[in-house]
Formats: sequence, C-alpha cells, structure tokens
Amino acid sequence: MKPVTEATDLLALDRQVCFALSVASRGVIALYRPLLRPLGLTHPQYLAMLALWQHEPLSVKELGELLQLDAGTLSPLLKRLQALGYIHRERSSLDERALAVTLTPEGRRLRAEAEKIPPAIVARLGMDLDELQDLHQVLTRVIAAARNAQP
Amino acid sequence: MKPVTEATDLLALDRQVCFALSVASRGVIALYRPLLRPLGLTHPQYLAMLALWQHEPLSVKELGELLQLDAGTLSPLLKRLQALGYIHRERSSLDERALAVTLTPEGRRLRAEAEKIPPAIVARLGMDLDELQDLHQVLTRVIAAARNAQP
DNA sequence: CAGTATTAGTTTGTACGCAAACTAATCTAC
DNA sequence: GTAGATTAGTTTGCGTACAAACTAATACTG
Repeated sequence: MKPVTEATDLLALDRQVCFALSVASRGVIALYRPLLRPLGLTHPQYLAMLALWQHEPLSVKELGELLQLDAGTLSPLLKRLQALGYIHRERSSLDERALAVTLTPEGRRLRAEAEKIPPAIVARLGMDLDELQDLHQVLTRVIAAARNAQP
Repeated sequence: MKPVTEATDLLALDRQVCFALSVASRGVIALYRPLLRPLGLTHPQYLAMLALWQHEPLSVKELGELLQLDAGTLSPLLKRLQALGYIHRERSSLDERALAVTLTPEGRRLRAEAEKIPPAIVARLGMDLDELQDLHQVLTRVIAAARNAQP
C-alpha cells in the first residue's frame, strides 16, 4: 500500500483549489486596503462604486446581480456609501418597492482618484499582464462552472 | 479621442481580477456549504481541520501561518471546533503562552467523511482536472506575488 | 375587484476577517 | 535577578457574507 504523502493526499491543504482561491482573494484585497483607505472605502464598497460608475442608476437587485451579492449584504453597505456622501438612495417613482441608487457629484468625482488604483495594484503585484489576463479567463470559467453547479 | 468602452475602461467591473477572485472564491465556497453542513462545519473550519489532519498538533500561531489567518480570527473559530467536539485545546506545558491544538477521536473520525468532499466538488464543478491544476498554479503565484508586495 | 402570490428591500442572527487594545508568559540586557 | 521588550492568545469593534424572518408594494387569478 502506498504511503499517503502530500502529493497523494486528497485532503492536503496545499492541493485545495478552494483554499488557494480564498488565500489569493484575501491577499489581493489586502493590497487594495492602503490604496482605498484615503478614499474611505472598503474593497466591497469599491466594487459597488465600480458598478455604479459603469451602470448608474441601479437598483439593489441589479447591483446584486452585477456583484453577485444578496440584498441583505448590499443594504447596509449602501447605507455606508450614502453616509460617506458618495451615493444617493431613493425609492423609484414607478415602482415604490425598488430603490434607485445614484451617484452624488462627489461620488462621480471620486472616479478620477480610483483610476489610479488598478495600475498601482498591477505594479505592486509585479506579475505579467498576460498571466493576469489568463487568470481572469480561468476565473471566469470557474465562476460559470460554480453557478451552473448550483442545483 | 477614443470612446471609453468596456474593453478600454480600466475600472470596468468585468476586467478586475480582484472582483473575479472574490466572486470565484465565494462561488466555490458556496458549493462546499451543502456538503459541509452534515459535518457541522463552515468552510474556514473545514480548512482548519485539513491543517490539523495533516499536521496535528498545532499552535494557534502555526495554524495561522498555514491558513494565512491571524490569531484574532482563529481564536473564536477554534472555540467553535472545540464546542463541536472535534478538537482539544490546552496550554503547552513547555510554554504556557502557546496553545496545543489537537484532534479528539471524533475529530479524527471525521476525516473519513471529509475525504468524500473534494471528489464531489470536482464532479459538481465539472471542470477539467488539468484546468484546475493550472488554476492552482497561477493562484500560488498570485499568493506569492501578493505576499511579496506587502512592504 | 378581492385575495393570494410574488417581488424588492430591510432586519436579525451567526460566522468570518482584520485592526487594535489587552493580558500573561517568556526572553533579553544590564 | 529584575526592568523592559517580545511573543502567544484573547477580546472588542467594525464591515462583510449569507440565511431566514419580516414589511411593503405590485402582479396575478379567479
């Protein structure tokens, strides 16, 4: 009988893609932290701003579809963005259930600051752009596979 | 002047590796949830059990290095694993500051159950093993790059 | 058109994840 | 040997994530 080594152990920590995913995700987000602090944003808040800069106005539901987050997560997050003065929230007049999330002038201004962030991150990471694009493509397939796997 | 499209916009949500990482991580972890529920484990708790099955006994500090988590996260997590009856925590007699985390017999028994999980996840994901290994390698490089980028 | 079902958001509860303050044990220097 | 620094863990506070219960508005159906 073969010995159970790191190479053959199905449960070896170093072989788990889920573990690598979570460590990589936390590690990369940690690189954003010092760059986002001056803007007063957390990483999830930054992602919400990205979505709004691109697609404003958005309802909570639409934002949830874009960010793959549920309303229970977004609801307090958006209140914090409002408290920061970056967004405005008001009920849609057409459908009083829906919320129309829009940017304030200050929220729009913030975009110029944010544009410095992606190049700074890439520089700090010091990886090939090719490799990062590669990674993005594989991740996109993983995301699709995980979505399809949900019964 | 060229128009800003999704392909040229540096801040486009669909181009952010950090976003893809976090969605992929959450999406894959979501696949584990139904498989872990019968064991009473969350995904981070499962990772801690993997580390212990492989390297028991471990101190909180060692576990933190393996899982890339700080003690403030692990301390309550380990208390929950103890409450579940899977681990034992006691102060090391050599160094009363350090905690020796060990598995209970029940914690050891759990390993057999857990061995069914990785194959089940791979099957549900339905991705090529080659591609998953590829992803794992790129993620390992990202993790190293992010660690080195921390000043 | 009344009654029910569905939908959009909010709220509550639990568990991370991380920073910062804290406690207790050990080490280091003098 | 003792004062001060370092180290290991715990605790507290805040912001996600996610499930589940809840509210209010709209849609559907007989």
